[in-house]
Amino acid sequence: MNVDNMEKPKFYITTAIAYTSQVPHIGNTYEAILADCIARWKRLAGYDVYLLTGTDEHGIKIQKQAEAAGITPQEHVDRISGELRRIWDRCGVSYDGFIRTTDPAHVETVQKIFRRLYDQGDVYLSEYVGNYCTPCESFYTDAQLVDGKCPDCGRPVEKASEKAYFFRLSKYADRLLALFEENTDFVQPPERRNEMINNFIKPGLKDFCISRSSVKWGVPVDFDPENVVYVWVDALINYISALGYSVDRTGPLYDKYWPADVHIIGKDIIRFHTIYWPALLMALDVPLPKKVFGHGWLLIGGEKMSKSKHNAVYADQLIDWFGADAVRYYCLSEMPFAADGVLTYEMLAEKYNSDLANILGNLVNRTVAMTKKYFGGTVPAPGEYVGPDRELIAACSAAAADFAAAMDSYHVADASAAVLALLRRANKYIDETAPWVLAKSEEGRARLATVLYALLESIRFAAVLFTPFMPETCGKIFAELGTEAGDYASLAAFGGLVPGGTVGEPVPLFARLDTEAVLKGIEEENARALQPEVPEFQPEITIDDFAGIDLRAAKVLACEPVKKSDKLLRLELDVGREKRQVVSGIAKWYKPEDLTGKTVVLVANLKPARLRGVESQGMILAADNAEDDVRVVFLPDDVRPGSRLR
RNA sequence: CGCGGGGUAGAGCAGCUGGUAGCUCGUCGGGCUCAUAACCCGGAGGUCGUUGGUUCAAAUCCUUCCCCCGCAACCA
Repeated sequence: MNVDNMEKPKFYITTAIAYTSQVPHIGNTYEAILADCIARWKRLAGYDVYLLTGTDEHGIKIQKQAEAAGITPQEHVDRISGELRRIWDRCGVSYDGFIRTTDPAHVETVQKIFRRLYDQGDVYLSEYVGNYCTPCESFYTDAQLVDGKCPDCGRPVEKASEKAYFFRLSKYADRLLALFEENTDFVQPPERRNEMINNFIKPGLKDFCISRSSVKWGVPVDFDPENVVYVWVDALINYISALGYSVDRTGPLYDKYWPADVHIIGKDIIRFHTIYWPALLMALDVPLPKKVFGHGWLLIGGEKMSKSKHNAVYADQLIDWFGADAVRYYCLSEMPFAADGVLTYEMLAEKYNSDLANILGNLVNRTVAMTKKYFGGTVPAPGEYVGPDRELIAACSAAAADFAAAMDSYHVADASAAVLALLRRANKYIDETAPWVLAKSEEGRARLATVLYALLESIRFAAVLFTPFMPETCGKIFAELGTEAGDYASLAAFGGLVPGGTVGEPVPLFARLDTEAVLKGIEEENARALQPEVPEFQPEITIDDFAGIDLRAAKVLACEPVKKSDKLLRLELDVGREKRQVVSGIAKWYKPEDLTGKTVVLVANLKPARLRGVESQGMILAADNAEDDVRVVFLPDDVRPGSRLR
C-alpha cells in the first residue's frame, strides 16, 4: 500500500448477493452494472473503493433443484456462481471482492454470530407455525394466501410447524425508528422511508424466525445442528464476513472499509436491509451502513421479467448483439431514479444508434478524421478562445459539475444525460465553426487549430466522465486522442490534453445497426431457443403392443373447468357405446367453448384416475408443441364417435 | 377508507417549493458536407387520467372518482 492510497477517502459499496437458483437475467445483472458504475465513478473521483458482490447459495430451492438435476447442491451452486461471475466479468463489473455464502470463512462467521446472539439473549428458541410453499421456500400467514394458495406461485401450500430460533427484533424497534428519523436519507429513494416507517416500524416489529429444521442445505447452527440458519441472516452477514469480520476478530479490510457507504439492492428487499440488517448489527454492536439504495426493476416491455412468462432476457444475448458497453449504457441511462425502467430490444437498438453511434461515435470519428486531414494527426495548439469556443468550454465544465452532482446522489441516468448534452453541444459547435471552411484559407488555419483542439479536449472531458459507464469504449477514445485515461481531477481546467500529441486511427466506436435486421435476428433467435429439442424415439414395439392401446374418436358433449384448479378441464365425451368423463390438464391453453362439439382422440382403455377428486376415465391426445404450449388433437367433425383409430 | 408510487405529444421521460408546458426518439421541411445515409436548424403534434375547489394565476396546492404498479411481516 503506498502513501497515496493511505490518504484516499474510502468507499465501500455492495450489491445484493444473487440467489443461485438460476442463471441471472438482465434484471439481476443491472444491479451489478449499477453498482459497478458508481464504484468506477468513486475511483475516478479519487476514492479508495471496494466493490463487493457475490452469490447467495443456500436454501431448499437449491437443494431441490440439485436433486432434480441429479447433482449435489454444491455442484449446482458452483455452476451458477461460476456462470454469474462469467457474466459479471463480461459486463465489465469491476468487483474487488466476490463472496459466496458457501465459503468456509463465511459459514464459520455465520455460526459464530448466531451463537453470540443466542448467548446474549437476542436469539431464542420457539415454535414456528405457518403455511409452507415448498417451491417458493416460503412460509405464509393465513392472510397472505390467495385462495388458500401460495400468493407467489399459486401452488398449494401445506401447514407446517417447526422448532425454530427467533431474533428479538422487537427489542430494537425504538432504535430503528430513531435511525429513520435522525438519518433521513438512510433509505434512498426517499419515498421508501415512509413506507418502512408506516408499514413496519410503527405497527410494531415482531421477532422473526432465523432458522429452519426442514432445510438441509444451509449453515448448520453449531450448537443445534438439526437447524440451519435461515436465509436472511446467512445472506445479510456477507457484507461484513466478506471483509473478515468474525465476532471475535475483524481484519484489515473490515477495519478499513466498514461501515458500508452504500448497499445497492432491489426495491423488493429494502425492508431486510433497512430494518432487519441494522437490527442485527445493533445486536452485534457493529456500526450501521450509511445508506441503502433500492433501485427499481428493469421491466421487459413493461412487464416484470419471469421464466414462466418466457420474457426473461439475458445479458449474454444483448451483449452478443449490441456489445457490453452499449448494454451497460442502456441500463444506466434508461433506468430512472426511484422508478422502474423499461427494456425492449427496439429501444435498445434505437438508443444505440442515436446516442452511441450518431452522437458519440460519429463526433469522435469526424473530429479525429479532421485532425488527421488538416494537421496530419498532430493535436494542434489552441490560440485565443472566442465566443463559440467559450460556450463549448462552459459546456464542458457544466457537464463535469452536473455529472458529479448527479452521480453522488445516485441519479445515474441524469449523469449520463449531462455527458450527452456536452456531446450534442460539441456536434453543434462543429456546425457553428465549420472547420472545412477554415481549412480552405491560410488565415483560417490558426482558427482551425483552436477549433480542433477545443473539440478534442471536449471529447476528452466526455470520455473521462463516461468511463464509469463505458470503460472499454472510453479506453478506445483515449487511444484515438493519443492520451492516457484521465481522472476527474483532470477536468478541473479546460486544456488537459497536451498539444503536439498524435491521434490514433479513427475507427467507428459503434457501427450503426440496421434496427429492422437486428430485431428480426433476435426474434428468430428467441423463437429457436423456445423450441424444445425433439425428444428421442421410444423403444421399438410390436404391432400387437400397439393394438393394446384402444384409441377412439370421441365427441365433446360438454366441457367445464374443474373447481379449485386452474389447470384442469372436465370433458363429457360421447364414445359411441357409452359416455365418458375425462379430466385433462389443458385449461391453460383451451377454454371450454374451444372444445365443446369438437371430436378428439380418447385413450379408451386407460386405467381411470382421480384428479382433484374428479374421476378421469381415459385421456385425450395432445401434442407437446413446445415447452408450455400444448395442442389438442382434433379429428374431422364427421368422424363417427366410437370409431377406432389405428 | 391498509401503505407507497404512478397516470404529461405516436413512444419513453422531465417539470410538480404555482405564472397557460420541456427533453429524447419518431415524423415533416430546410441547411451543411468534416463524419458512421451522420451532424445542425426549424415545423407539426398535448383540453398535463377524471370531478369540484383555493388563487389574479395550477400539470404544479386541496377534493371526487377511474385506471396501472409495488409492498402488505418472517418473503432473491
